[in-house]
Amino acid sequence: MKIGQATIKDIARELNVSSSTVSRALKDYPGISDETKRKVKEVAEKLNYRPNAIALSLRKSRSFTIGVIIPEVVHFFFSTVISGIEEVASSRGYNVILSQTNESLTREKSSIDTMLSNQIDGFLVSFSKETTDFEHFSRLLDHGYPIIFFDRVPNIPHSINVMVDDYHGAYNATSHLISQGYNRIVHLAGPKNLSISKERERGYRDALTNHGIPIDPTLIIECAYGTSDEGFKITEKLFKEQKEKPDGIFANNDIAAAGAILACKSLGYSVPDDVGVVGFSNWQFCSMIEPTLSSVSQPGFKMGSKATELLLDLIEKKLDPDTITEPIVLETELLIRNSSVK
Amino acid sequence: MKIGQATIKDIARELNVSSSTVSRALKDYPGISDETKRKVKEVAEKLNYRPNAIALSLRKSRSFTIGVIIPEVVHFFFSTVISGIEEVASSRGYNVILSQTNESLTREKSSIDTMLSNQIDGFLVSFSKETTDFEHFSRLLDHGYPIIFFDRVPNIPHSINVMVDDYHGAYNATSHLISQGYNRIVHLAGPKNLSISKERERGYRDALTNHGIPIDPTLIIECAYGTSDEGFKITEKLFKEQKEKPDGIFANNDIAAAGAILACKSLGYSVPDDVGVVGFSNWQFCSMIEPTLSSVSQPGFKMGSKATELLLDLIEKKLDPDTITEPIVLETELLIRNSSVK
DNA sequence: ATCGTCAACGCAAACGATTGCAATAAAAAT
DNA sequence: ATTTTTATTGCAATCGTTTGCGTTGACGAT
Repeated sequence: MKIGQATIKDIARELNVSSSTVSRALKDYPGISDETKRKVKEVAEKLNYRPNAIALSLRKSRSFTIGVIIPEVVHFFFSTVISGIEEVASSRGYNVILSQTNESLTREKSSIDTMLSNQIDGFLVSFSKETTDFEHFSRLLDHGYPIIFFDRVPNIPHSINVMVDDYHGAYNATSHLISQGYNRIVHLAGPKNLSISKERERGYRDALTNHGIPIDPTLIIECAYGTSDEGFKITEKLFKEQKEKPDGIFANNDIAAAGAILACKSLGYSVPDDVGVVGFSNWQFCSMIEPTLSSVSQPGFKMGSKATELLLDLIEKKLDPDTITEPIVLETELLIRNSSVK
Repeated sequence: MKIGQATIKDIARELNVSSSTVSRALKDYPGISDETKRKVKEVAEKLNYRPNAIALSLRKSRSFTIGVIIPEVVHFFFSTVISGIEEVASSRGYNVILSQTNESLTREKSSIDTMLSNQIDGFLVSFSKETTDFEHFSRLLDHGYPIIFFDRVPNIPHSINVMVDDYHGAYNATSHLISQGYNRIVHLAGPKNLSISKERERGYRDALTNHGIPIDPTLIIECAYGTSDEGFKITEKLFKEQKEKPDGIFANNDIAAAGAILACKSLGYSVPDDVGVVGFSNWQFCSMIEPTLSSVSQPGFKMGSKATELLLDLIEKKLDPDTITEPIVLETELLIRNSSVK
């Protein structure tokens, strides 16, 4: 049944020594004879001894495990972030325990609770779309509990935030459309309570303004779900209603952008000849669709690895949280493909 | 510093009772007066008491955590499976700890080791492309350690396997192409050491044979990496070399299929008029590319949830492993889109 | 007054590993 | 020969919780 994992006691019994001796021998403490060390290690090998991490955690109040709270796993950007997290964590000897909230605040809170009782060493979180009150986080922060927020970050005291430069990403994307000669540009925006959505919209607005193009509020529409269908329907409706046809679309995300392209085609508009389109996130499919979709690439892997490095430094006290007052901002890159070049 | 998580002892001290009493009161054991129970619960609430899962694990030799070993996270199918796993696990009170092997056998083994020392209650594994020897798994199985394999499953004694019906998925896809009038059909195959690749190829072969079409080995080519680029290059090369042009492509995966479509277009062939294409996995982008890509949909979420249910039943002894001798096979569904309909 | 019964609770060991503080014996110094 | 030093090891507490068993005192019955 039980895989009979050998314990320190088994080794001790086999050699007629105490468990303290075994423990010390295994870690090459001074004050243990070489002879004993040799024998202990030999038996440990023979019994295929593996230290019981649970017992260690209890003793040290450290679990060497970090908790990741993420809205959804089936998502190109988030899964890429996870990949970065996993990479750094495992190379530094930490486990990753994962919980997806499915954008539900209730699950977010309960995940935090169970992780806390599992003595997680720290959190990496990107909160849900439902989360508007951050008390459940600030309570932890106030106690000095290590948390790093990434991508979707809150504006609360002491939080350490890792984010991408959504503003400039959006600004560049919009400017690019303008420079290509599009000037009646739609913005398919994201959920209003996420700061990333706001930043992207701000980038869009500033780009227009700085290029002398007036902002038309009827061209800014919220795509709350960010699905292809939603993008399709909103675009279709918009193009039918507007007297003066738009000729550009800057979407908050690639999926909505893809939906928008389909809508344009179905309405008989050519992309990029009649309408230029740029998305956000650079999903894998961007280079596979027709026309290939220009997009703002977010450094997902980098974000995951950077956030994890910060968290582990925090946990291991190599980093004083108070020294970080500004968010860590990672650069985006505008990848120009066919959808936005006349 | 420490988030001062209250322990049972804190409650005990506050009420001048022993920790045993507190423990029992909290779990409504008989032999504790209602008065005491009330007070204990009150104080527990006040101190925001959360049982220490680590201590519990140590005591019970159970961690209520399952380990997931997966080749990569940034993958539509696998991330969908994870989603299913997470769903069931969390609803049944288990944590999920995740490790991606990046297709490396070494990492696969070391992940298993660290998870073992973390007293994981059981494993959910889809092994790496490098894994050809399964001794590190069978050793665990022999000890009765709960493991469920999914998607990429081994052929070893006592293993419980959850897989999709790759054979029929491939068979149907190929038959569909044939019925559409394509008859010189290429197969972009997967890595040869994975049984899923073999099954898909077998489905392809049988479909041809049963429809009276001879099998041409030069039309079966391994796409070991499954990238879009690889699919593009292999297809380009193939079409240039073959005297008698192929008119159909059944790809082992969608990404390669997408690459193949691009290659066809660049060579001046129309999809679906000149060449019909069907992929595998039904990635999100299938309905966003031009033409929309027909694909065999695998029930990823279902696979994750089913595998997890089995594992937890195994762990909780609601299920005797010996009663399961056949693999659990989940049905696929052929989604016909524009890439394969003339 | 004595005994048994029962409700209500505490003691202490256990899970596996670590670690400060002895303890022991042998070797060295006096 | 006696004391001091040094090398090597063991004891026991600790982390937080559970649980078998023992203890305590009140109460009714005799």
